[in-house]
Order: sequence, then C-alpha cells, then structure tokens
Amino acid sequence: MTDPTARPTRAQQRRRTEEGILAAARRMFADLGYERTTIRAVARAAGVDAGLVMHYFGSKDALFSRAAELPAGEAPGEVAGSTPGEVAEAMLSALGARLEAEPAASLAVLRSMLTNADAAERYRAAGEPLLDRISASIPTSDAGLRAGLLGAIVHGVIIERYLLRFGRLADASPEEIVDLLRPCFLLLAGAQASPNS
Amino acid sequence: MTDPTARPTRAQQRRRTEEGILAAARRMFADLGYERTTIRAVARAAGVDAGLVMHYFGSKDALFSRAAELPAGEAPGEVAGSTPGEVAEAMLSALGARLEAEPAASLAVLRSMLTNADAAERYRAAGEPLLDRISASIPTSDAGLRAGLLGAIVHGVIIERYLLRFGRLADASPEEIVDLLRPCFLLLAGAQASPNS
DNA sequence: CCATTCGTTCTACGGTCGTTCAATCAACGA
DNA sequence: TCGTTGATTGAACGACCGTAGAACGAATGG
Repeated sequence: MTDPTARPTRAQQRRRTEEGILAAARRMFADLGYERTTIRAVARAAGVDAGLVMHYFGSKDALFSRAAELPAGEAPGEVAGSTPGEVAEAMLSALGARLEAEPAASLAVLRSMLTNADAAERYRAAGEPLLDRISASIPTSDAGLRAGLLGAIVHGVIIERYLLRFGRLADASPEEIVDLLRPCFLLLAGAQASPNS
Repeated sequence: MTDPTARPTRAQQRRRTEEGILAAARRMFADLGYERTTIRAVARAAGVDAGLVMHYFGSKDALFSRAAELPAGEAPGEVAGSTPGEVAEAMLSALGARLEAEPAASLAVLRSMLTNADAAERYRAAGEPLLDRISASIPTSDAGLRAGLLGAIVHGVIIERYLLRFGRLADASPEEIVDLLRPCFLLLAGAQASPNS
C-alpha cells in the first residue's frame, strides 16, 4: 500500500513532524526539566518554527502533557501477585527493567516533578494504583507506609542513577542493584528475612 | 550593652534586613525551586526592593549559594562508627532527625537539584564525604554501591515526605519510618539480618 | 554642624519567554 | 483545472526576567 519511493503524503508528513517535535520535547524535558526547556529550543531541535509547536500542541503545558505520556506498554510494571514474596519479586523485576533503560517520557516527569505541579500530579497518579495494590498485598497494619517506603526507594534509586548520575549507582549493573535490594524489599513487603548468601 | 528601647543602629538594621532577605529566599527556593523563584518575589516577601537584593548578594546565583548554606551545626549528621551495625544506626538516627524537621536551606537544594547544576553539585558535595566514610565501614567489596543505595533511600524518603508530600510518608512518624528501615539498613551495611520482632 | 557614608528605592535597559496572527505555498478534492 | 485546505513560516506583542545605575535621605563621624 505505502510506496516507499513516493513522496510522503501530507498526513504522513504532518504525523512525522509532530512526532519529531514530541521526541525533541521529551528529550529536552527529561534533560532540563519543565522550566528550562523553551518552546523555541524544542522547535529548533525538531527543525521547525516555534509557531508550529504552538499550532500543533496549543501551549507549553499541553506539549508537556503529550511528551509525558508513556508509550503504550511502558506503563509501570503490573505488580501482580498476592503473597508478600511475590509482590517484592514483582517490584524488583519492574525496578530491574527500569534500571536497564528508563523511557524519556518517564524521565521528563521525574525531572520536572519537583518544580512543576502538573508533573508532580502525573507522578502521583501513575504510582498510586500501583502502591494501592502493593499495599493490599502486605499483611501488616502499616501496609500503606511500607508500600510508600518501597516506592520511595525505587524512585530514589532511579533519580540518583538517571538524573543525578551518581557514579556508584550509575555504573552498577541492574542485577547488582536488584540483588542488594532484594532482602530489603522482602522485609518491607512483610516476608521473612532471606538468609544472607 | 544593647538597649532594647533604642532604635536599632544602622549595622544592626542592615544585618536584620539581610537575614530577612535570606529567610525569604530560603523559603521560596525550597518551595518553588531555583528557576521559579524570582529576585523580585524574594524582595517583595522580604519587604524590600529588588535592587537591594542585588546590592547585597550580587546575583541570583550568589543569593542561592548563600540561601543554600546550612546553618552551623546542621551539617549532615556525623555518621561515625566503624562496625556495620554502628554505621547503620548512625545513619538511621541522622535520618530520624531530618524526618523531624528538615532545614529550609537543605530543602532548597533538594528542590532545585534536578534543574540547577549548582544545586546538584552542592548536593553531591555535601553527601560525598559522608558516603565515603560509610563506604569505608562496610566490609564487603561492593561497599561503594551499598553506601550509594543507602544514600538513595534516605533522599528518596525525604523527597517524598517533604517535597512531594505523599500522604503515606508525610503523615508517618519518624520513629515508624526509622523502625521499618532499620533491618534494611543493617542488611545493606553488611550486618546480620535482625530478627523480625 | 557639616561632609560623608550607606541603606534603600526608582527607573530603565536588553533579553527571552509564551503566545498570536497574518502570510505563504504546496497538496488535496471536486 | 481551480478553489480550498492545511502545513509551515516570520514578525510582532506584551509580560517578566536579571541586572545596572542614578538619586534620595537618614544615620554617622569628625
């Protein structure tokens, strides 16, 4: 159907341009945060005029919203499982996946969440159902707090690895990090302490 | 010597004004981050003109540097001790103190570190000697990574409690949090797992 | 008492930002 | 073929920013 030699149709070209802008926006929001990325700079990086960005996305806020959408299937790992041990393992494997390669959209939210209310709310909304499910699987009465601590640990590690790029965490392999955190997660999830190898 | 009824001398007044500006700056940097706080807004909050802020501090960067200085004695807790157990306990009590009341200067750095290079460097420089000492007290070969993880956990918890104000962590008492984290810290520091009570 | 310091305010400049809008011109549908 | 749509540009506006520097006036010191 689509002839690769043919000049792209107008709709194709439009979609291509729009995605180019989104990709540039994601990169800049992730690198610089919301306030320091400018529409003009995004447009320049995408090779278009700033007015076009406005025309397609309406406002800087709306552009951020679109850039912060997680690509389908990149939703935070489905932490299923009912026993504390299963919950801990599911969170660890989700963490491991994020340590391999965190998507730019997610980094844009993380980079901006401390200075932009929209990003903070997006971060909260993304994590809440996850934490609720984890909390429900923890048998103790302080399950909510334990789930909150698990989330804080995950995000503390990701922030230092990807946004601050601290050597100790940035250089380590995901397996190393996950293995060190495993007993902690098991303890916080309410499972028995694992024997130290 | 200082007569309380007397009108303040010029030097006193100057110091008072300067500290008022610094207090307002600390509050705003902590609440809004570096980019969103403006010199004009700091001046307004302190009840003075923006030009005066420039005159006293020279530039916005310099103002941030002064506002980010920790008040004497608020330096990150001296994590002394040589055994893994002592290190973990020292970190926990330092964390407990910070969970009681984190100083505004420290929050200003934390709030800004993801978008401001100065703040990020200040954060790194403040934590590094601490992490080095912790690392030296951990007997395993991956001591550096373990120390980095401990630091990431501490800051993840503080960020979610003070900057994002997530209910689960914001409402909990410092003792609760510290007690839940204790076995994790002991494990990461290389001590034996504590029996779960 | 007078000259001087200096805390403080006012005004203004150059720059950048988000945003708007008219203009252009190639692709499209009838 | 021709009118229309729509992708794209360029110039401009108003607001706000960090910063500079002149001006004022009260405290200060001789």
